[in-house]
Amino acid sequence: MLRALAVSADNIIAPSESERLSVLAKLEAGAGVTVITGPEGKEWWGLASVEIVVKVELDGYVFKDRFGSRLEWALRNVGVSSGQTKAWLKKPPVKAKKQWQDAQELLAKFEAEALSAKPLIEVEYDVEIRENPPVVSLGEPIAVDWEWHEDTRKPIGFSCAELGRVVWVQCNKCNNGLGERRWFSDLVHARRGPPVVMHGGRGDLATQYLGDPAELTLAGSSIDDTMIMAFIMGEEDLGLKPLTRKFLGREPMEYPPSLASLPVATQARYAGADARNTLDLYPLFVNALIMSDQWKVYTEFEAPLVPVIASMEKYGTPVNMEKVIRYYGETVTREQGMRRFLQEEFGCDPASDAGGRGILTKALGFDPGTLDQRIISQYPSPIIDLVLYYRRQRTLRRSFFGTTIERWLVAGKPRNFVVYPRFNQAARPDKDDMLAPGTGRLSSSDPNLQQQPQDIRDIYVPPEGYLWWKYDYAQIELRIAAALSKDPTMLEMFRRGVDIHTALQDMAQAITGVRPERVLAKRWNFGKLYRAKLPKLIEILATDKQNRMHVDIGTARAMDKAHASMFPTYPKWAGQEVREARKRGYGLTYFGRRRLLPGLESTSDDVRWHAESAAVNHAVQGTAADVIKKAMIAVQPVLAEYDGHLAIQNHDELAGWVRESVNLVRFHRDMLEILEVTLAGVRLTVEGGVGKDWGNVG
DNA sequence: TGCGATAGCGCG
DNA sequence: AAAGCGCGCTATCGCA
Repeated sequence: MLRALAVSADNIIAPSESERLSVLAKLEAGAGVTVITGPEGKEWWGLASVEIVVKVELDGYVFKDRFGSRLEWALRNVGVSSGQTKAWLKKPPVKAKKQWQDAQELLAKFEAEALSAKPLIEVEYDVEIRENPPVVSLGEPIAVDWEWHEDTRKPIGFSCAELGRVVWVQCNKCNNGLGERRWFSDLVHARRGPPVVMHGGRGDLATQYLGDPAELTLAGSSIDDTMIMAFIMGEEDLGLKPLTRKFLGREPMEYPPSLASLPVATQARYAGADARNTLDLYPLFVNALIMSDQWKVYTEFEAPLVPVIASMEKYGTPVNMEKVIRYYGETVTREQGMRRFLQEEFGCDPASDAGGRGILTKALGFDPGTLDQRIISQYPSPIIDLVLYYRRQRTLRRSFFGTTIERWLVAGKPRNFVVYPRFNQAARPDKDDMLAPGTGRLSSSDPNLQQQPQDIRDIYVPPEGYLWWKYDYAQIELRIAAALSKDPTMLEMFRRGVDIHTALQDMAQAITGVRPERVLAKRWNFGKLYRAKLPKLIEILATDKQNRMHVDIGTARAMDKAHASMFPTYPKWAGQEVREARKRGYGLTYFGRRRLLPGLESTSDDVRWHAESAAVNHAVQGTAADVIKKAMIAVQPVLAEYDGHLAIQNHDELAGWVRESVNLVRFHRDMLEILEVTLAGVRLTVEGGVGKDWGNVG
């Protein structure tokens, strides 16, 4: 559950030897040399551990102590201040204090509820406790729910529920549950007809399935996921417990602190309840999806996607750590160089907000009122370029290289380091409200590989003996916009292979006599898709990462005129789409995925305007999300044939690895053939190829 | 001091 | 002008 990290002189990476030593001194003064880091534990997890958050940071490690004992946890939880807690830990209060008694009561409650066999809430059915997996019926759905250690991924056991029967199977510890995992793997792989149902099954599949979970999608195994179903239904809270409460009218049991340490009877009750609730939700959700016309979306590409995502999460993505460490050093050098320059030149430290504001004030002659790059980028000034350069380096250091190095240190500095990002199909895991992404896109987290800066992607590499591949859909949202709106000019351009950005450049030149840069036309085309107004378009251009441009209002008006005269049908379609969405109450993709938009009926202009934009966006971006999800499933047979793997989905792009000894020309041909599709008469073309890492392909 | 909210910035 | 959409991560702010 917990990982120990020994901190020594050579763990610490710093821009210079003196800084490294000063960091080390800080560390040793702070807390000895062995620190323990664990999962973020707000609840029971925090009891057993002394947690210290370790940051690999230029300005030294930051310590953050967590609860050192159960008593400390209890005191803090009943509202005792940290100072008082420290005092009481040293010397308990002599007189009876209310908070002290409250803490004792809380502790007793913990002992009673968490460490005893007594369940928190009695349930009205029995759970059969078994040492071996049961014989199950093939003729009816079965719900399965694994329990495993978050960190080691070692299984504790699993529960399964059939009609009128709930079973808890404890794993054989001698072989890490290999027998039980074999049974589960065979069960899901062979399943046809009545499905195996799980709630959030990708985790179970990624950790407990023996083999590559993607083969389940290839085999056409019958697997359903109530969390995904709830997401498609438009449910906001996707947790099993709230869904149980809402749809079954049962009060679900709260989860125990550490299932593994509990008596088997308690394990059975808790885990059995989850399986039983999942099984009972299933028919209700099938009905709800059919009634809301979402069954096709769910069965055609949402359900088959679950094992594919499990496969992506199981194998992760290897990282070239030598390169990361080198990049970190180079970035720090550039960052510190620019920081020192700005300090000497302006007498202000750009590392602090106040200092940054001081520099901007001196450079501009007035206080811009914000440090937001979206605003300050719009003032043409060489000093602002320098400030932004400094901030870019700082972001690279702390958000990308620093975190990767931290993960690597925590993992024990393995020679072959792999990150295991999550690809979230139905929920944002770090949000309390568990709101799902609106359009049906995936999101990525821990780390988010979808936000890695373009110029550092060469740190992501294939495993030994493999090459990296990457394919992305060219201008997919513009093409889908053309297909949906039937704008004749857009359709004609894509049909004849005319570059739409060049065409807009031509048109603007014809109107104004001045030819705008290509990047301007490009951003304009994308911005207009989602009803951006002129100031927003100017801002978008001013903050373009590759090519910051300062566009005056006159040019902007001319561009807008050019765009309107070229694509008159698109805004008409968007308006019609808004009206229809308002009538229905939801937006719709080409493949029929809904997005509920209650804001369409709002009396607030602001709220309604945003909901309308979201409706247009859902039609275009949501359709693109559907296309790429279908593609993730469609490439699996090709990948299987060439010993390949899908590792990353990045909205309009797929990437992964392929055995280097295969016929790569044929692989490339087969991938293009499977990925390129025609949607409502518009060809969705694909670019990409094979190379040595994510940054070097094609 | 702790924690939720916000600012700022990375990506499509 | 409050007026492109969709995300996640880090540090800082602001409040109690």
